[in-house]
Amino acid sequence: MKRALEDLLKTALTQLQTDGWLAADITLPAVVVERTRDRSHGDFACTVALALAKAAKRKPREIAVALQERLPIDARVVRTEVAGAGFLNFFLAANAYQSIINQALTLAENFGRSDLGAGRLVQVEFVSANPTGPLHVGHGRGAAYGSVVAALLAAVGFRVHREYYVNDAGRQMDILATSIWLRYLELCGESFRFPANGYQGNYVWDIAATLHRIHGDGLRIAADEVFAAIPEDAPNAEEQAAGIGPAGDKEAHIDGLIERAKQCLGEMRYRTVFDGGLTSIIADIRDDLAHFGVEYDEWYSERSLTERGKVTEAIERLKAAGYLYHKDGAWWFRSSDFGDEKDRVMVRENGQSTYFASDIAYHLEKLARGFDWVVDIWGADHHGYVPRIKAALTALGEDANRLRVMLVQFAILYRNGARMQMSTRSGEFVTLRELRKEVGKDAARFFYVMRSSEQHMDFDLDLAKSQSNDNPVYYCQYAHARVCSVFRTMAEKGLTWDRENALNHLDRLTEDHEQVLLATLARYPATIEAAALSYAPQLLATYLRELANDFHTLYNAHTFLVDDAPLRDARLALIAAVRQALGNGLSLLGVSAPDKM
RNA sequence: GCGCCCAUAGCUCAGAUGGAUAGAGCGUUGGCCUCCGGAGCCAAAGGUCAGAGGUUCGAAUCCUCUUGGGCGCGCCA
Repeated sequence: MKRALEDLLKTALTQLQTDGWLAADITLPAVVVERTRDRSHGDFACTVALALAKAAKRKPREIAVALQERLPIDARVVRTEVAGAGFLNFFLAANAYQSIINQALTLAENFGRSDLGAGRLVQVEFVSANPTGPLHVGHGRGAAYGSVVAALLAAVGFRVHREYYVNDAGRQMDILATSIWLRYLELCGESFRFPANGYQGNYVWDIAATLHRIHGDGLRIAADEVFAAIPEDAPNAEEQAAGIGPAGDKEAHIDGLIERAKQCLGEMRYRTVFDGGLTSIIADIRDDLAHFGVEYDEWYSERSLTERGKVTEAIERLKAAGYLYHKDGAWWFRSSDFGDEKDRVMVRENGQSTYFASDIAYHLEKLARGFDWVVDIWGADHHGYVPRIKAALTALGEDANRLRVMLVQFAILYRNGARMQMSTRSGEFVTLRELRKEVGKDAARFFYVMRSSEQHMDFDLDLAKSQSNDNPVYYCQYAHARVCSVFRTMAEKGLTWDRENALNHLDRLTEDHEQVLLATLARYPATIEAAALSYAPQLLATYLRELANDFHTLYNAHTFLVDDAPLRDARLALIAAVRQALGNGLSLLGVSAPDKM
């Protein structure tokens, strides 16, 4: 419809020039038609007269009137008016929106989908939490946001590749492996002080127990031998509170233990422990996300990059291009030449490449894998990372615009009006699994995406759990269930719905509430488009609340199951179409649309 | 100290590419009502869009500065 009006206006504009009303050498501004906010301004409005005023040296209203006079006739437009400073408003025929009903009913689950993306291939990488423990609530927002962005892009015709980057290399994983082994040693009967910097969570015990079940005492080394000549540890949280404990360096201590584990176990057996922890935690994360409605096309291993020489290759390419230099025994990338704050180390003094180096390799691989572009969804704490990755891509002649990084701000959980403390260090963090069990998948997902991703959000646990109209999830689902209920009641009354008859009598929908609901329903496809193209799920969430609201308002004002059959059929068609939009929209958000509640 | 992000009604937040009188829900106040599905309906009050400049026909939206908050500034990942 928007497009049609824009065409009418373009015709009128060129007519102005051929008439000589407007100088032919004026460059015409883009014709933009937008939906009005206020219904008294009609259905659509155009501001081109305002934009043209200066170049044309005419008053905006004069231009608008001239345009109005030259607009081609269109049956869908009942009336136009020039208003305000020079707005040209369009009033559509009452039946202009009616076709949306048939469209929704006919397309059914495809209602709202389009082929805007034309099959272009887009990768969406999200969550990608280190596999060193269960996901916590901080990951939940990225998980919900990423999966909805992916679903939206798919809905508008992109081929979407959902990916989880598994950081299965690096020091954190070594700390996990060592933590598991130490717990295993305890299960074998060894006793010692567990390192302050080790992973404290109960899941470490669980993995160690599995290891013990499989290997018995096969991986056991005497504690004295393990801890011999290891640098002293620092106090753990409890000791620090009590003012006791060793006075060393926890980093040096754990690094020493990692080295010792590798020596004692040898490469093969160390790898056994390491992989045991990795696969166990990945399996747990995968299960957790699946229950949260998040599925991936690929779990991409960081270690595989190294094994295939991709990290070395990336370093060599930068070196060959002249962007690396040697200083203090390390290799530095000149990222400051490309807008980064400072240069970054690629290869450490000890010869190990940094995480940054493998991340460059990973992003080069992403671009090389044939995606038209890639979307990274990161926690806001990684924002400083964006310039350096883009710097590396630019330095290597890649188009950094093919990488789009979306930063998701943190969510703060509230219970009984009080902020919940979340400390990842102590192991007391709220896990995503706990959140899901407490408020349910539907509410958790909806709450996470109903706010703009760049906005800090307060997550009200009590509201998310409540079964009342105050709860936006419940409110939307309830609207869906209510439509289903009307159809059940209809059947109980021995009535049937005649869809053909309904479509022939849509002009019976003359009530204000019906017109409002119809106009809102008609916005559904455009909402999906906007939400997808701007990676903004909250546009859809907000829309669904509006649609549900307009439906509930109509429901409270009028009875659907009236004796007048044509009117009844028409109303049922309207609400059936609304149900379709609600169901499709909720499905994109990964939220269920129940038939009864 | 430097950098990125944020600031909208009492609260939680919408306001996609600058458009007309800045919206919703909750809460507050007043009046109705009990209907297909759990209480609903109608109305009112409530705002210097953090502050100050600027850009232009027009700014919550873009630019600069100030204030306040979040985050980041490792040869960690």
